[in-house]
Amino acid sequence: MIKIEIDLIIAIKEAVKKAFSEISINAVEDLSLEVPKEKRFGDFSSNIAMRLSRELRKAPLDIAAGIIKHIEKSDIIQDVKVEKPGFINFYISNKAVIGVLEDIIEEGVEFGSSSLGKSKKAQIEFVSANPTGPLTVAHGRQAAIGDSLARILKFCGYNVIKEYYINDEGVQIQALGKSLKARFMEIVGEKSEFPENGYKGGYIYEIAQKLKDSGVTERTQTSSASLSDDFFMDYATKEIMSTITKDLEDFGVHFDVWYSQKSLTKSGKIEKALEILKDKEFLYQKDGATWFRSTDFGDDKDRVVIKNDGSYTYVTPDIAYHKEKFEKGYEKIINIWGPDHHGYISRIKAACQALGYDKERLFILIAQLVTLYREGKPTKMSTREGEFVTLAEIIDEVGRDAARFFFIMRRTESHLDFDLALAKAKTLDNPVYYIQYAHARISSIIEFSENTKPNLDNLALLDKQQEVDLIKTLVHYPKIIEAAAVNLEPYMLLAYLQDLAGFFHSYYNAYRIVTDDKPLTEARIVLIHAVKNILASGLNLLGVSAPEKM
RNA sequence: GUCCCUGUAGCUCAGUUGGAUAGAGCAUUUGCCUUCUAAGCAAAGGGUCGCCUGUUCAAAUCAGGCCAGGGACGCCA
Repeated sequence: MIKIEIDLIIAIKEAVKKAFSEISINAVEDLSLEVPKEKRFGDFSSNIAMRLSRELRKAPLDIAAGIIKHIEKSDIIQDVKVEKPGFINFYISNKAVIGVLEDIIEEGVEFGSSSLGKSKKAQIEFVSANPTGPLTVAHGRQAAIGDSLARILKFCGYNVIKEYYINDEGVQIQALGKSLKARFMEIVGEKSEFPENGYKGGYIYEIAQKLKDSGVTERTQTSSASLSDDFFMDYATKEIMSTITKDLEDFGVHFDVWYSQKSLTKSGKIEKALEILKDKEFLYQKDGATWFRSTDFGDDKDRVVIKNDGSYTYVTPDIAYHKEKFEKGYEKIINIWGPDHHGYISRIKAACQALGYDKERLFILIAQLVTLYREGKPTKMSTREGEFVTLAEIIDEVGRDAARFFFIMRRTESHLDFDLALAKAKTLDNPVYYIQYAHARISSIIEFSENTKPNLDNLALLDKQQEVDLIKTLVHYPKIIEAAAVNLEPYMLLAYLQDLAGFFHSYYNAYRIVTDDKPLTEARIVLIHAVKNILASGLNLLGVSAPEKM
């Protein structure tokens, strides 16, 4: 929140106290302002009069009138008015607005950052794709959203850890190992049978070929058939993880922690977690299996944690994993999952509650499906048969910037239509180019005007309507960042940047920045510097580059 | 069958703890380059916010019930 807004809230609170001393403090405690959609309703608006209407048993308009009697015009407040149902609308002075412009220049790319998170620890776990194949488009979306969210939270003062959970054991990994073995035998010309639940993707052949080229059989002087299943499993996992890591690097996504499920199993933490559940009597035996009483916490049915063959189900290690997350003291524990894990949310939340943790600290975001459109037609995808579009292919085809931008473009829980042709287009239709172009255009003007230095003394000259509008848009940047952080929705920032770029392009067409009028030029250069700062700052938070030239 | 998500302009989507005459981009139509990047700008048309009932000063937003689309419902992961 910027200083102007804080000042206004204080002014309102005091005015309310003076006007209606009888009301409870709570009624005005969590007061916040909104930005009216329409300019004529001012720059900030409060609905406090309507909200107090019931308690005071008075008409909102009368309450509003009573409040504004105690709000004085100042350097900041140019005007304050009461509107129809009972809104109190504030009109900010140009002087105050220009003050923010000075802040933006002074703070540079730090403008908009805050201490909202109070240096508390936040963990965000995302992608966490099983190492059984390359990253797909769906993972790409999770990667883009997760990484951007991490950047935004960090900008808001959180101490953020990005984590990738590697599912490196279990039935799927065994199937992977067997698939590789079969392909390897095939290549070296020995008899083999492809497993029923195997991975048919062509990438298995590539790994098999690589294994053959490494001369493994010659080196160890063993026959192919004597190589163990575990050997193939480890080799395949390692190879695929290195591909995944590389794809993520190419996408500009770095993880702080790679957490291996195998290590979790070895640590004994799973047994520990089960023991606690058992002690709290949330476990019971039925049909030779051990069940977790998740229905006690709102789940549809109880869940098996130990199968009758003694092995764990998928959820069991995950319970221990989440227990550890809570133990590490994260203020926010954020998971980004695919839609196939939807039914899984209540299960894991139940487990966290059963262990005695506050489920409000656990945020599970479901990144909805991505449908790729090529030439206006959706592309078919089937992971099972190895027919899918990989993240690497998307990056290759449309570039990192466009890919990241498009993945973030919609609300996380909305289905996303990804139009490949549009993302690739270097035209006005493409929103990522639209924003980057504004940045490049400003850079170009600044270069053109290199003789003119920005000068903060003449900012009062920025009195054209479009200039004031543009600055006011800049003023709201910190509020947008905060909203994106609180709602865990990076797309909110993206939408703002589109607006800002639009205001700039419009301004650019209406007025010349560089003219013979030196003081005016100096002031306008300051303005475009500020716009450039925020475009660069916002794009960076999305993980998209802000080019100087296009 | 149970649960979850979605339903807003021709298309893709916004709509901030409920707020003022429901917005943007694309598409369509019409204008703007001797001047800082036309990869741009200006203007116009386009709506039963899926349907019904309720809650209140106020409902696209909240509650309940329908309708339609998608997804999840394993001792798989």
